[in-house]
Amino acid sequence: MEISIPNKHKDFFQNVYDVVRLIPEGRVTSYGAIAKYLSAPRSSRMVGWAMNSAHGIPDVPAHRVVNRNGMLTGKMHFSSPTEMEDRLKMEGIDTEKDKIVDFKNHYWDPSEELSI
DNA sequence: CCATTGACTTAAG
DNA sequence: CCTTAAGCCAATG
Repeated sequence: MEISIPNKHKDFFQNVYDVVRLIPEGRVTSYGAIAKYLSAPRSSRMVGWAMNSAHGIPDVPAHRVVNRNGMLTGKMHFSSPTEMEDRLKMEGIDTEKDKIVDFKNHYWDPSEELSI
């Protein structure tokens, strides 16, 4: 009989979700960092695509994922246009014009913190 | 199969 | 600091 072949991209998506769940409170990371941690440094867009499918996935702090510039590019995809910055504010992260203040100080790199 | 799009990134002006 | 252009990979039409 045939064995159910799991979709590769599904694993990738789950892997992204897993990494996002590991982001500590009050910390943020970038799509590229996650992609790099997944051995796909050129697939930063795929991370964003995975997050787009993350709707309905519990325990996935998507608000802690921003672009390389510390800009809240994904804020528009939240339930409310201010939900992302509001959540970050709640965790002690300030934002200025959709950009995280002192971004590098809050930056969290999975490849570094998780020791690969 | 080809064209377009996207929660990205880097480089150049 | 902001805008454009190009590169990049997968999903979608």
